[in-house]
Amino acid sequence: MAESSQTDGRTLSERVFARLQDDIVLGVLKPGTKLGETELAARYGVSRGPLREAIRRLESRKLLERVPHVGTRVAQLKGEDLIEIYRVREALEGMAARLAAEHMTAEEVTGLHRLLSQHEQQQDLQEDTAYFQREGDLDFHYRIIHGSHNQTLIDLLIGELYHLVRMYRYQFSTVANRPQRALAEHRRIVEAIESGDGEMAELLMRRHISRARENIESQGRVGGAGGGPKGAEALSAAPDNHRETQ
Amino acid sequence: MAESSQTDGRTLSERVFARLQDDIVLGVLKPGTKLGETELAARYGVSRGPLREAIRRLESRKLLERVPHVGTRVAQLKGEDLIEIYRVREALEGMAARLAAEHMTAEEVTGLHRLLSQHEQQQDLQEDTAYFQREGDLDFHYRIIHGSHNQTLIDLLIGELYHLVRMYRYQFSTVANRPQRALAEHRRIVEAIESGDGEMAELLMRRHISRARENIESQGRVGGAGGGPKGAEALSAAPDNHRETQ
DNA sequence: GTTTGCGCCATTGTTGACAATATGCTGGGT
DNA sequence: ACCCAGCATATTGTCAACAATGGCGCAAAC
Repeated sequence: MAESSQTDGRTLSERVFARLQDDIVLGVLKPGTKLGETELAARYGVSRGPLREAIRRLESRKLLERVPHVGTRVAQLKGEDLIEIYRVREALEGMAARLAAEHMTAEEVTGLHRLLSQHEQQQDLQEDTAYFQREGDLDFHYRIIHGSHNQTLIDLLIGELYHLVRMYRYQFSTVANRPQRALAEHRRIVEAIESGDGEMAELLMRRHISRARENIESQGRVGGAGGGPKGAEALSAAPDNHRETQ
Repeated sequence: MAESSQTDGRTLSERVFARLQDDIVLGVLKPGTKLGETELAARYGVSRGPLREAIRRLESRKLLERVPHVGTRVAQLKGEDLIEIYRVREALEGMAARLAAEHMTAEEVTGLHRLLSQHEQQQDLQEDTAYFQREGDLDFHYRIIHGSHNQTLIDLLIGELYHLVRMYRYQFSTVANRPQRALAEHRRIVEAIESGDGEMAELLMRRHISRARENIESQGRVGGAGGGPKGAEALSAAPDNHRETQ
């Protein structure tokens, strides 16, 4: 499964949008970095027109912050922002779970089961746990969201919110430190969905996300940034290292 | 209270964005209308560059639909879409009410009370009921949302979702046919918030919005779908009062 | 009468140049 | 030593021309 956005759009603006978004989410462009338009245009081999259109779209997604006549910089997520996002996720994904219980097809439920056993195996083998935590967990939530069959809900969560969550995970090398418990919670959610109990599915999903939020809050903020690649230090303690090396 | 977006942005792109959004939401540009870039640029007195940036932003807000190399047209909301939006509102505004109960300041609660009595008077006098229904109700919800003090939640609801709701109301001249009951529900929500009962506030808000959705569903006749884009080329058909205020 | 291929044209996509604004530096003054 | 004014420069905002793509109509063939 491709984790990157598809970079084969039909227009230059779409392609540079996808590539720029990937570079932001994956941390190639570090939070707080000042982005010069001329420089970026040269980097992606386009002119400033399409680039500015892409910037406007990324700005709408809260991945870029812009000040007129001053410049654009990569959004810098604070811990407080992540808490806010998780409160929104609790509400929206709770509703998604409820709707999924009501509208998911048999094939989708079967796929969920397969995904769960796949995750169990990965856990038993202790294989690539980091990757499971990083994208596999999101994959589970992706499926629930799509199972809601509510396009507005899907667009909001996938299009507007999840890129921020992914950016945060890559930035802080955040690996949920409760994989067993999370997997167990996933299982119970699927059971509720399978039995068509929307109310229960919503309740369990809200608890699940609420616990994740509490987990983040208790950790305070800086998780172990040790294993991360260079520049993982860009948390809240670096307000003045915006000047990128040339 | 200004109901229109502020049209005094500092750059051309921002101004044309605000004006274009107003024209879409207020129905000056009718849903399904094909928007030619050259024509629009002439209408707002800008070149195509800033216009295209504005279009990209409106597209992110789901107010415009774009197809590469083909064109842009005003989003045409189907009844089904509105139902979806109300499900999302139920989840998000429920959470907003919960957070408002926990975080609202005394001043904000006082303002809520004032707003409610204001609405009661308008109802007693049967004065401008349509306006109350159209914007006053939204005003109430605006305040609850802001009372959550969750910026992510505020941006999602105000920035992404509410313009669609307003567009729909203006488009179909929808006036909720249950003003007394709605007002009573508003009152109970405020009581819950005032007593700091977040759980109750969320429950009541969800019921409130859920009933509105059921009301829409029962009316069913959210037409528009059957007719399709009859006046698709009607851009030049309504060019009378575009040149408005400065 | 229907269909299918071709070519024109209007519209969108893209570019590079020009204008306007904010930033940072220099220099003088207190 | 610090602060303020004015200028120089780099960056962003805007524009108009050029290139490319898709739609539409016409005509010819079955």
